[in-house]
Amino acid sequence: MARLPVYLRALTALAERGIRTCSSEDLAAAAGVNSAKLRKDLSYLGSYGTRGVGYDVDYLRYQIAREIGVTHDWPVVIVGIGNLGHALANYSGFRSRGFRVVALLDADLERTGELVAGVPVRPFDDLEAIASEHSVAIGVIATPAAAAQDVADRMVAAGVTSILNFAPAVISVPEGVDVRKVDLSIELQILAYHEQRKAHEHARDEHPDLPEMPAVVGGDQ
Amino acid sequence: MARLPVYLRALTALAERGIRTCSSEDLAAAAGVNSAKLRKDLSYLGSYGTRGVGYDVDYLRYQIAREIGVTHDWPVVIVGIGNLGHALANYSGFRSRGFRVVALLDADLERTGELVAGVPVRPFDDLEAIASEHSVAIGVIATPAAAAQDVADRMVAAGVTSILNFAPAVISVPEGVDVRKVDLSIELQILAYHEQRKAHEHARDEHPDLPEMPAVVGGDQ
DNA sequence: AGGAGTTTGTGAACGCGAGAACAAAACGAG
DNA sequence: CTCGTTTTGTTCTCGCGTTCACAAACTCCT
Ligand SMILES: NC(=O)c1ccc[n+]([C@@H]2O[C@H](COP(=O)([O-])OP(=O)(O)OC[C@H]3O[C@@H](n4cnc5c(N)ncnc54)[C@H](O)[C@@H]3O)[C@@H](O)[C@H]2O)c1
Ligand SMILES: NC(=O)c1ccc[n+]([C@@H]2O[C@H](COP(=O)([O-])OP(=O)(O)OC[C@H]3O[C@@H](n4cnc5c(N)ncnc54)[C@H](O)[C@@H]3O)[C@@H](O)[C@H]2O)c1
Repeated sequence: MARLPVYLRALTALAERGIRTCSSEDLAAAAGVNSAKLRKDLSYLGSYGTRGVGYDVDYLRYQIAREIGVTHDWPVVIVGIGNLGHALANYSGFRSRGFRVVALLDADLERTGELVAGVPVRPFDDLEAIASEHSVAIGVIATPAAAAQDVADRMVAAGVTSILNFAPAVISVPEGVDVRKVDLSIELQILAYHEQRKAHEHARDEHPDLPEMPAVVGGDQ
Repeated sequence: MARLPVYLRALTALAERGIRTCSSEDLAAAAGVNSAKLRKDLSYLGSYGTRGVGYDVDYLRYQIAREIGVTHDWPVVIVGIGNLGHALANYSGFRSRGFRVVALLDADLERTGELVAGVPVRPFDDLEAIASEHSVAIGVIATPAAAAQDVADRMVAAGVTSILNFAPAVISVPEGVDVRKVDLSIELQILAYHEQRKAHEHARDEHPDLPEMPAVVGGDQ
């Protein structure tokens, strides 16, 4: 389930506030979901709650971490150390949430040797050696879109079976390899869409006799 | 629909390859979705296709852009010019997809005046003046989690009605304000989850008599 | 010990989106 | 003009995820 990490973060926040036990209502509020949904999600992992009492925060935290698989660190490689790659390499949140950046790779040899957050940038061709040495299963693509498919192919060939792709390109991979795509432009465009609909709503509130969909400008051609 | 930006990007890619017209099958393949779903999504916008022929790429591109609301540029402010804020400010993809960064804000006055991608960093307290001057409706939060709620409150007070939040914190906003959250750690954790399940699958393939869920270590307490 | 009050775990209804299948429409050939 | 081909727009069904509602179970107080 994609919601488990959200629960884990909410539990960590509760633990940091010294809270030792919590009800499904509390946790659901902290995670921003319905309490019935949360209970059903948790019951899928097993019966870790106590009726009439609630959940033990630390115990549940460990169980969810175990289910997700972040009780030990996962080695990660980042490919493409440009603007975004630098930010990712400097991000401390990965380390504290179960991930360890074992290598930074870039095709631009001028970047080789540069230290980012204490990790040296290495040539992209070192990928295979690094991946097999550290048993890397997770790779991050932060290269331009044009290079994304090539990088993904090389990663898969080197034994990577999970890819986080920041490039705005659809990449295809063999069966058994997971890809997740993060596309910041699309997030903004979705906001713009809702923003525009708010503006329309507003216009119609003030001029209720306007049609909902105005005539298309720039018609057929 | 959250898929419209994906279609728009696929159409742009087709247009750049000189393709003037395409069928729903073609476009669906480029966008990585089912063709029936794509046709249903497009029919929700109106009847912009021609039976027996397909869709005119440029015409459909304009219609989708109009529906999303990116036929004109949206002004955007970015708050928190640290690692991530720098990367976002330098990202050219925003500009080319309908967004214009009108201001970079940071509470750290030592950053004031620094130029990032030609835009100067300004004090966070300039938010209200900038927002009203440029009619900013969209704000990006790239501050630490502890500051996210405060920044969001100030943004809302300044008239921002859509927020893209990169901080790992649940922020609450009044009715009518949209928030989208991008959480990179959660993306990685979801990959780790699948990765772990692959490892389990594999272990069970080799030792089919192991139970599916091993006994819980660290039992009750 | 027993009852009152809480809170979990789950069975059942509901709603919604996805996909298959088909009818309507446009185009071209003869 | 008519028929066959292609492709859209739409209807229908199926399955899944969400949510409600309630019984089981645990604690605490008397
Ligand atoms: N910067 C952002 O905030 C941002 C936001 C959203 C999406 N993106 C996407 O992330 C990707 C990277 O963005 P960026 O701003 O860091 O770009 P960038 O140009 O600053 O960095 C790209 C890096 O990738 C390296 N590279 C190029 N081809 C390579 C290859 N074949 N193998 C290995 N490395 C290679 C380049 O040498 C460069 O260092 C782009 O696809 C961009 O669209 C960036
Ligand atoms: N760096 C990454 O790749 C990355 C990845 C995922 C998530 N994030 C999240 O994005 C956020 C920023 O990350 P970062 O690495 O850029 O951190 P950072 O510490 O480098 O930058 C944070 C910036 O915010 C400014 N700031 C702090 N409080 C502020 C306030 N009240 N108002 C305005 N500005 C304020 C600071 O001066 C600093 O410049 C964090 O919440 C982090 O968890 C970062």
